[in-house]
Amino acid sequence: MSAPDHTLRGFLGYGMKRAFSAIKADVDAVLAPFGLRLLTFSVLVVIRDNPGLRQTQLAEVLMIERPNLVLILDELEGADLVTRSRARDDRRAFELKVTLKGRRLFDKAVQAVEEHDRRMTMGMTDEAIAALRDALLLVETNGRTADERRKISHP
Amino acid sequence: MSAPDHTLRGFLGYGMKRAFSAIKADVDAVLAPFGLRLLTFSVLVVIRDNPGLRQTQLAEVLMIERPNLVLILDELEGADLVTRSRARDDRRAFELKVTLKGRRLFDKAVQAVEEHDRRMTMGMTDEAIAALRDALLLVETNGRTADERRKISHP
DNA sequence: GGTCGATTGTTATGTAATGTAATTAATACG
DNA sequence: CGTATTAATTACATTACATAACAATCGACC
Repeated sequence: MSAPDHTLRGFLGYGMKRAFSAIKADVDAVLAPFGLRLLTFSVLVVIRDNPGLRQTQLAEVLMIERPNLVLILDELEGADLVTRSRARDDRRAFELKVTLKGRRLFDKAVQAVEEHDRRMTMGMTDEAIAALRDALLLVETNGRTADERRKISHP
Repeated sequence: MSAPDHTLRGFLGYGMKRAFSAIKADVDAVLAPFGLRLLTFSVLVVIRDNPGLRQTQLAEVLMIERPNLVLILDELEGADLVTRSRARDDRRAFELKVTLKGRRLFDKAVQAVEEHDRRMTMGMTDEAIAALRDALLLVETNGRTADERRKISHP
C-alpha cells in the first residue's frame, strides 16, 4: 500500500531536496521574464540592500566563492543593472551599486517573487509559514554547525 | 542594524536554498564513508523498497531523467550494491535489486542518516518536525502545481 | 506474419551551480 | 624597502541535472 518512495520520504534531506527543486523551478520561471534567476536575483537584492558592498563581502553574505561571483556580476553589469566602481580607498576592490534600471527591475521582480512566495505557501496559516521559516533557519544552523565540527576535526 | 541579507531572507526560496545546501553538505559527509552521496543513497533506498523495479520506473519515482540514472546505476552495480537483470517478460528492461552487500551497507547507511536527521532537527519538538515535513510536502506540491500550469499554458 | 509506432536503456552532449589553484595588482606592515 | 596578504580574476574540474538521437525490442494492427 505504501508509495514506492515511502522509506525515502522519511529522510528530511530528501524532502528538502524535492521541495527546494520545486520552488526553485517556480521562482526561476517567475524571474525568467526579467532576465533573472534565483542566483542573480539574490545578488541584486543584496547589492540593493547594501550599496557600495565589495565583491568579497557579497560572496561572504551569499556563502559562495569569489570566483563564482565574477561571471554573475559580468552578467548583471552587462545588462546595466549593477555597476562596479573602483573603491577610492582600496584600488583593488570594486564597490557595487544597483543602477536606476536595476532598481526599476528590482521593484518589479520583488513583487513577482512575493506573489510566488504566496503561491508556494498556499494552504498554510501565517503561523505555519513563520514556523517553516524558523525551522529552515534552524536546519541551516544545525547543518553549518556540523560542518564546522567536521572542519575542525579534519583541518 | 539589519543583517546584510535581511531582505533576501524574507524570500522563502532563498531560505530553502540555504537550508538545503547545509543539510546536503552534512548528509553527503555522513554518507561519504559508505561511498555514497544523497543521490546514490536515494537510489539505493528506492530499489531496496521496490525489488524488481525497472529503470524507467525508478527515474519516475525520483523525478530524474532516465539517462542520468545510467551512470548512477553503473556506479552502484560496479560497487556490487545493486544488480541489473533482464526482465523475462520484456527483454528491453532491467529489473533492479539490491545485493546482499548492498543490503548490509544500506542498513548501516540508514542508521547514519537517521542520526544525521536527528542532528539536523536538534532544538525542534516532534510536532515542529512533523509540521516541517508537512510544510515541505505542501511547498513541493504547490511548486509542482505551478509547473504543471506553466507547461499547459506553454505546451 | 510483417510493418510501424512506442518504449527501454543507452550514448553523446549541453548547461547551471558550485569548488580549487594559480595569477595579477594593490595594500599593509615590520 | 620588501615581503606577506588581500581583491579580483582566470582557468579548470565536478556534480546534478536536461535534451536529442539511436539500437533493440515490444505491441498492435492489417
